Amino acid sequence: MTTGPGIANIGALMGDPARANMLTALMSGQALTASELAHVAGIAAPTASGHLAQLLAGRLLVVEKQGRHRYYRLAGPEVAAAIEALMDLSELSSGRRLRPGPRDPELRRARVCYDHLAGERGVALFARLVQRKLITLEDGAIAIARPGEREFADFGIDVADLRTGKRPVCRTCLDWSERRSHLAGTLGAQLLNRIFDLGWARRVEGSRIVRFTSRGEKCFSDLFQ
Amino acid sequence: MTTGPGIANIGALMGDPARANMLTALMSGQALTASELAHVAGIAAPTASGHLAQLLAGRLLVVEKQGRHRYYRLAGPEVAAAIEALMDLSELSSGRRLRPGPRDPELRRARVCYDHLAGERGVALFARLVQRKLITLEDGAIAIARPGEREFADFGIDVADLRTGKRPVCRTCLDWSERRSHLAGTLGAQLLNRIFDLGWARRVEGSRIVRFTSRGEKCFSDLFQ
DNA sequence: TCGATGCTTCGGGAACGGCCGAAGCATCGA
DNA sequence: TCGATGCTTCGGCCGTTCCCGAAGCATCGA
Repeated sequence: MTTGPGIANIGALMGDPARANMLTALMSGQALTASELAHVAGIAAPTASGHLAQLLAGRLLVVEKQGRHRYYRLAGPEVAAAIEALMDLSELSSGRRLRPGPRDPELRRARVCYDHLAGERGVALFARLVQRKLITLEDGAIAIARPGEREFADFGIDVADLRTGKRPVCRTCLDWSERRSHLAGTLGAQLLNRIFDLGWARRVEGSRIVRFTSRGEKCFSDLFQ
Repeated sequence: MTTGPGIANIGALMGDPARANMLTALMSGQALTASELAHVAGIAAPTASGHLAQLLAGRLLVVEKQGRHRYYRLAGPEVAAAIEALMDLSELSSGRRLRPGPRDPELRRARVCYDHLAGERGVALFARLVQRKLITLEDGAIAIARPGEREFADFGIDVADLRTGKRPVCRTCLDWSERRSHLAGTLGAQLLNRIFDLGWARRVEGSRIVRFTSRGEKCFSDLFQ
């Protein structure tokens, strides 16, 4: 049933401009809704729906229903790796570098992903929180545990306050460069806010880089340890 | 001018079954003629010519004229890497492993590429020959040097004899797993033949693996040293 | 229960790209 | 010089698929 080698199917999936736009948008690790993806691809909702169905059938994406929204994200690190290989190749053959990308070591280390912390430090923080069981991770569902509430309060974050909004408190977000999860949601955003407020780090103008001070670096690595 | 991200162009190039077949055929590192590629893709010559022109324009292949033949090969290791990433992905999403591939350590170590030696040992042998200047390598042209003739004769290969046929005596061949050149042509074939004749190694049934005996291993590493 | 919102399925129109036969170049061998 | 071989260009056919508007489900908020 497979016509030609499997690479043709995958290549064809990635070879459509609309789908390629969707995939590159998802490279951030963010899960995006069908509407958002339709927007970034510059196509109407029905067309996007068709493309998403194809990407799903080809196992390049996975979907998660959440109310009337559907969140799509890359199926796994292998997908990201393949897209990255194609990006490398296209930059190379077009002769110029388009993507600052995870090449930049500082960007790789710590950067802003929307409003929360990503990169090595983001992933490390998330791993620490899970290991210390300050947040619980049960087959996809993720929440703040009892001891976590107290520790977050000590750090200056009122958990009860986070829960007032519509936005989920905790969400995992696949890290672009690290290919492991980091923390998003209002908790993720507030953690980064506190890091800025305490002067542990600041954003680099015109870039997504988060640059830690040497003191901030030390405090951060002790945090929730 | 670039419509959508560059990955779409590359993906589309790899996404056609005929082109995908050509590319996978070239993954061996062998340079193949337009006719041979038309054959492996199962299409007529004119169609193949069109596809090859596209792959050339997309810088996935490079071509070398040799008389009335045109030898096509992958443009570089990045291309091979991208194809490999797509292969990984397609195996994964189709649920089963199709390619023994360079995953198998024995295959990676030493294998037959058509009729000559490839893998780590093939690449090492070639490097040794070049370093000892037994074969000369001048901007693409490759030939047996004077001292080489004597050493090959000592090893039981009559160089004059090799030159009678039409097939080139020396040719480089990009190694699939190593991404560096190894030796093809009649000399490459005869070297492997002698290795078998001397009992240093033998082929594994139904596979491309070349398995060295422990004595053969030692002799081989001393060869041309 | 009812409208609003997010997403999907259905239908047909339009464009792109693959495919081959015939013919045209280039190279080799005699 | 002449035919044979390898490869490419040209022209026209045909299938795939990309695309959107309209309509159909599902979910949320009131």
